[in-house]
Amino acid sequence: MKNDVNLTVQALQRMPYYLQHLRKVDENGVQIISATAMANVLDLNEVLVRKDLSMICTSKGKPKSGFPVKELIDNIEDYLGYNNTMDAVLVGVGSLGKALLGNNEFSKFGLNIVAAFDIDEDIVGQVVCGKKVFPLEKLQNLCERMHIHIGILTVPAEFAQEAADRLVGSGVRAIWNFALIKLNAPDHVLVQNENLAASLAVLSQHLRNEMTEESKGVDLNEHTAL
Amino acid sequence: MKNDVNLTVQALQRMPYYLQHLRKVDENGVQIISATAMANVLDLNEVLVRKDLSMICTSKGKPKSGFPVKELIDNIEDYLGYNNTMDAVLVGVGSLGKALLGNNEFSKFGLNIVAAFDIDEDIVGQVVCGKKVFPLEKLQNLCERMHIHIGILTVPAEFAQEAADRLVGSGVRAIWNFALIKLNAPDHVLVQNENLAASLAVLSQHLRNEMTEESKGVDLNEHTAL
DNA sequence: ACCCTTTCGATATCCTAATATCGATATTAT
DNA sequence: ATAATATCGATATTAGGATATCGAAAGGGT
Ligand SMILES: NC(=O)c1ccc[n+]([C@@H]2O[C@H](COP(=O)([O-])OP(=O)(O)OC[C@H]3O[C@@H](n4cnc5c(N)ncnc54)[C@H](O)[C@@H]3O)[C@@H](O)[C@H]2O)c1
Ligand SMILES: NC(=O)c1ccc[n+]([C@@H]2O[C@H](COP(=O)([O-])OP(=O)(O)OC[C@H]3O[C@@H](n4cnc5c(N)ncnc54)[C@H](O)[C@@H]3O)[C@@H](O)[C@H]2O)c1
Repeated sequence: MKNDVNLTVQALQRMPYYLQHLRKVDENGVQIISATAMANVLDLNEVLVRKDLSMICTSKGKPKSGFPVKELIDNIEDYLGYNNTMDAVLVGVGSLGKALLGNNEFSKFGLNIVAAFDIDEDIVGQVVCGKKVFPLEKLQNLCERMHIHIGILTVPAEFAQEAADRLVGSGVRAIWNFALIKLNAPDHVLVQNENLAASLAVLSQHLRNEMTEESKGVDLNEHTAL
Repeated sequence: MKNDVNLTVQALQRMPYYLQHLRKVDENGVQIISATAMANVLDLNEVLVRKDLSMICTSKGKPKSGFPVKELIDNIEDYLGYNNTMDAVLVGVGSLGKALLGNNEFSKFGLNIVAAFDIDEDIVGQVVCGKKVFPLEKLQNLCERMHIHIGILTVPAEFAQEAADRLVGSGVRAIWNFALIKLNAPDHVLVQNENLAASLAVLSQHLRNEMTEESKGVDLNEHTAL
C-alpha cells in the first residue's frame, strides 16, 4: 500500500497505460519488467517511467532486471482504487448515457453505476442495462441514503449546470462531465471534463498541418495507388 | 484568417471553452468582451486568455474594453475548422459506436461521419442513425475513394491495434481512439486517445483524498442534514 | 574471478506553460 | 480638460514536468 502519496494528474493518467501493458506481459508469463522496456513500448522517457513506478511500487527495482510485474499490477490497481469500488449515479439517460450504463468494463476500473436519473417521463421507470431510471426529484434522497460521491453527467449542455448543482446539493464530491460546457462547482468538488470538442480541436489542427504539408509537395505519392 | 499559426495542445483545448462562452454572451447581445472577464468565468489566468486570443484573433483588443465577440467567434470557428467539415469513418458499431453515430452535435464541430464498419455480420448492412454499416473489408476502398483522413475507433481493446493498422493502411492521418489501449502508429498519424480509465484515475485519487480529509474530521457536517 | 553491460536511484538540467509585472492606451467620470 | 481606472501588449519571472547525467548495483559472459 502506498496510497498516501499524491501523483500529479499527468502521472495518474499514465497509470492505466502501465497497467494495461503489465497485464499483457503478465499473461505471457513475464515476471520482471524493466522501466526501459515499458518506456519503449509506451513511447515514454525511461526516467519518467522509473519515477512513476517508484511513486507507487512498494518494492524497489533491481538493477539489470527491473520490477516484479505482479507486484506492480497490484500496486497500481490498489492505487487506482480498482479493488474497492466507487458508487456513482448517472444523470441523463440519452444515447451516451445508455452507452455508459451498458459499459460492463467500468467494474474493472472500480466504478459501479447504481442508478440513473432523467426528466423525460418516457424513460423514467425503465430499467436500462439493469439500472433503474428515476425521476430527478429522487436524486438527493438516493445519493444521501447510499452515500454516493460520484455523479456522471450526460445531459445536453444547456441543462448541465443545473444538473451539476443538484448533484452538488446531493453531496457528490466529483462530477464526471460529458457535456461541452465549463461547469461551476465548489472547490472541494472535482469536475473531470470529458470534452470531445477539445479532442476534435487537436485532430483538426493536425489534419490542417498534414494537408498543407502535402500541398507543399512533401507527400504526394500517397494517392497514386488509386 | 490566422490558420498558419500552431497552438500548443493546451491552448487548442481551451478554444472550445472560449467559444462556448462567447456564443453564450453573444446571444445576450454582448458585443465586446475583455480577456479579464472571460478568465474569471472560465477560471483561467487573464494573461493566459489574452495570449490565447491574440494567437487566433485577427484584430487587436482595445484597452479598457476588450475584444469583439463576433470576430472572436468567427476566428475560433475558423481555426478549429468548424466551417469546412472533416469526413470520418467509424470502426466498431457497438454501444459506444452507436452513440457516436447518433450524435448530431458533431456537425457543429466540423466532423462528419460518412460510414461505419464492423465485423459482426448481424450489424453489417444495417443503417444506424442514417449511417450505413459496411464489412471491414470495404474499409480501404471506401477511405481511398472518398479521401477519408479520420478514423474513429470504438472496437474492444484487443482488436484495436489491428483495426488501427487497417485505418493507417487505408490512408487515415488521424485516429480518434476510444479503446483503452496504447496504439502503435507511424509518426505522421496522430492518435488522439479518449481514455476513460485515465479520467477515472483522477476521480479516484480525488475521492480518496476527500475521504481521508473527512476522516481527519475536517468536513464532518456534510451528512448532518440527513 | 574479472569484466562488460544493463538497469537502477538520485540529482541536475532543461524546457515549456503559466503567471506576474509594467508601461501604454482607451474609456469613463468629475 | 483632467484624473482615475480598466484593459491591453510585451516582457520577465516562476513553476513544474520531462529529460539527461552519473555513480552504484546486479546479472551475464569469458
Ligand atoms: N452522444 C454522444 O456521442 C456524445 C458524446 C460525447 C458527449 N456527449 C454529450 O453528452 C450529453 C448527452 O448527449 P446525448 O447524445 O446522450 O443526448 P441525448 O439527447 O440523447 O440525451 C440527453 C438526455 O438527458 C435528459 N435530460 C435533459 N435534461 C435533463 C435534466 N435537466 N436532468 C436530467 N436529465 C435530463 C434527456 O431527457 C435525455 O434523455 C450532451 O451534452 C452531449 O454533448 C454526447
Ligand atoms: N460503452 C462505453 O460506454 C464505452 C465508453 C468508453 C470507451 N469504450 C471503449 O470503446 C470500445 C467499444 O466499447 P463498446 O461498449 O461499444 O463495445 P461493444 O462490444 O458494444 O462494441 C464493439 C463493437 O466492435 C465490433 N468489433 C469487434 N472487433 C472488430 C474489428 N476487428 N473490426 C471492426 N469491428 C469490430 C463488434 O462487433 C461490436 O459491434 C471498447 O474498447 C471500450 O473500452 C466504451
